Amino acid sequence: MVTIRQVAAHAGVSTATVSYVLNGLGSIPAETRARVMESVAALDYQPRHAARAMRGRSHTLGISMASGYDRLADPATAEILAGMAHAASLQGLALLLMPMSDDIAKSCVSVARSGQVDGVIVCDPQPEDPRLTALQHAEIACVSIGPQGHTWVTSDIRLGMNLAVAHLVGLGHRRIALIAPDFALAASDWYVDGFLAALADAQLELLDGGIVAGGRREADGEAAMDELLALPEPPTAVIAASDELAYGAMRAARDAGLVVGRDVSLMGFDDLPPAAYLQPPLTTIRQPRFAIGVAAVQLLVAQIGHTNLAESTQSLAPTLLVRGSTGLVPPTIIAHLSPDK
Amino acid sequence: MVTIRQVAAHAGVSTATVSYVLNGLGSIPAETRARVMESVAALDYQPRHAARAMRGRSHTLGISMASGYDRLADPATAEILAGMAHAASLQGLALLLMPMSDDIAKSCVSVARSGQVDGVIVCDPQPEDPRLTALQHAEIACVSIGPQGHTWVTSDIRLGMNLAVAHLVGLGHRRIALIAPDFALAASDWYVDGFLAALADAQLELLDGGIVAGGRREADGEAAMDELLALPEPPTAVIAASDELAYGAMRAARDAGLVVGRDVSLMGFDDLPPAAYLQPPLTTIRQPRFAIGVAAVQLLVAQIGHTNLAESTQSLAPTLLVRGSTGLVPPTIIAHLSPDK
DNA sequence: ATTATTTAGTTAACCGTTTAACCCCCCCAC
DNA sequence: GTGGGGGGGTTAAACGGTTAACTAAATAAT
Repeated sequence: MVTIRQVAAHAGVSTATVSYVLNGLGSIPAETRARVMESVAALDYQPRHAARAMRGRSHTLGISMASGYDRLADPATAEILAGMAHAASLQGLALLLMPMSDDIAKSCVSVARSGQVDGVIVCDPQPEDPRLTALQHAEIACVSIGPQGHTWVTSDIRLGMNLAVAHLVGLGHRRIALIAPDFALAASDWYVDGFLAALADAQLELLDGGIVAGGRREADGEAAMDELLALPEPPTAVIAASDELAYGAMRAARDAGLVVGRDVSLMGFDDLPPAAYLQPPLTTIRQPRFAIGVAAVQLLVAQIGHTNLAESTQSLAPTLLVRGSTGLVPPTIIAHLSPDK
Repeated sequence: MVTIRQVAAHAGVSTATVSYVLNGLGSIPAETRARVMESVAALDYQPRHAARAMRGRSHTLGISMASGYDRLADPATAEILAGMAHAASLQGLALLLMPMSDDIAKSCVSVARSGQVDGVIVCDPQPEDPRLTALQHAEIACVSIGPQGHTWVTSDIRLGMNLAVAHLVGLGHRRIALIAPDFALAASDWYVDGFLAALADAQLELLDGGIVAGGRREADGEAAMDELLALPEPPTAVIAASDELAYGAMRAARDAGLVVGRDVSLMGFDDLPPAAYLQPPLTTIRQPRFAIGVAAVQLLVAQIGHTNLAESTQSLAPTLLVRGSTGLVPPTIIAHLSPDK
């Protein structure tokens, strides 16, 4: 184990000088600097991270997953993680997957207070998430992925809804329904609000029964679609608040003998891996997951430097992905509608 | 910032005693132990990780991703990661996503030599992966996810192939073809070897042109399937060496007017998220990804304790997932075959 | 009764960096 | 010629734990 002392001896200077050279501080003439660097290279010196972290910061960011490892295994989370890894690498920071215990909030704070990480990114924050309150109380820098706490980054759901509705309207649809997300979700209101606002933008009225309680799982989407199709005047287009709901909705439509994309249009929301492989491929709103990860790291870094605990939030724009599950409004339905009004 | 000295003063003992209590070492009577623990709780003391890591180990495992963040965003990798996180949590270890730079091998070694991690898990190791040679040369504990280096864990491809062939044979298929994987893959031989061995087990002969060069992407699978269907006597069942190849193969079959699962059986290999959502849902071999992550951590931990650098490898069993893309061998083809022989 | 062992602690020397404080020497200005 | 101001370093005190070595008292063995 080569220490800074050995490097200093080798270069014929003091340890302080070596330290200054390595950290680019102090006033060291080029000649001395070169000599030190030579010794560093010659001895293959590698500063001990722990010793370094004893003063100053650990240059490590913590990532707290909500309980359960399924979150980590989730492709959507993985993409966010990739964004975080990318941004962290650029800043020379490492990412620590925080161990999860029974009491996540407590373990989260203790890892941070132990100085192992300089700040924490809270994934999947729940409303009133105990991790956030605990972290804020302990004055630990943190940002959440989702609209909770004082600093967060999330995707602009309202904009996404607008994109979705606008796409369908552009195809001639006027009877558009929404399969709502799990209401336990932090941003669940945004889906509904965004949908209503988008309808208003397009000067469309909300259908009777045009917003049906969804949920989280595929089966919920199936049930919701059944409900919509049983309406006296069913919608010609349906937006599911998540891809998973859309999977179920698509099955329901098919089981009802409808061809999705022709008889009825269906949109998802998220763009998970299966979306492109459904029959027909699912038109959906892609969440800017990689960018969310990048932004989270940047926000956290900004917060760590300054004790500036000013609120700071960011909503990133999702994008529309047109695939096969949406199409022009069926003429037959238009014909059926016209005399009806 | 509460230090161990303050705790010692509060409890009326020396810092050494506090340290012993916290680490469960030395001979401390229950009464003293209790008094110390009380002080720890009263002052809400949290040992500094960096100070602790200066002696002893960092209790952190590094995860090295191959260049590019797409690997991290890959659902398969995420599942392995979840397994690692699970196992690490159980042992009270943290997981560090190692920052990736231009020279991954170098940065990998330097993070380990800096003592930030006690060992490294190398993901997606390439043949002659520079990270592995560098780590081994620096005598850093490491295990790879895939058959490279001296300690690794991977899924038992041969067994998987056996499962696949046995399943098809059980359905009456005798003309089975393989779409081979990318030959740059570390385990690519295993697919072919396993396939041939399984055929032999079932006392089947390899078809003429029954192994066709595949690749990695969907398009490769499509081309391969086209090739197989153009054979004078096409196979009744096809095994693709990856789900992604199977996606393409399925499309090719459909484009040729065949109903997959009835006219021709198709199997994938991996069980990625889209598999269950294909039309028909893809019968495939599920890789034991979570278990691979768990095993990798265990192997690494074992290696860190002892300087025992003995080789140690583990092949975990994949499982068969029967869905809709495989079915009984078509009677018409049987009829066509019988007079043929 | 004396010695050996165990129990229950304490003391202080590390671990490897960083950094505030200081020093020396040379140059320049007044 | 003397004081002031930098450039180019050095010294040594942190940082907050761990742990080897030691001590003192109590208990056990001879």
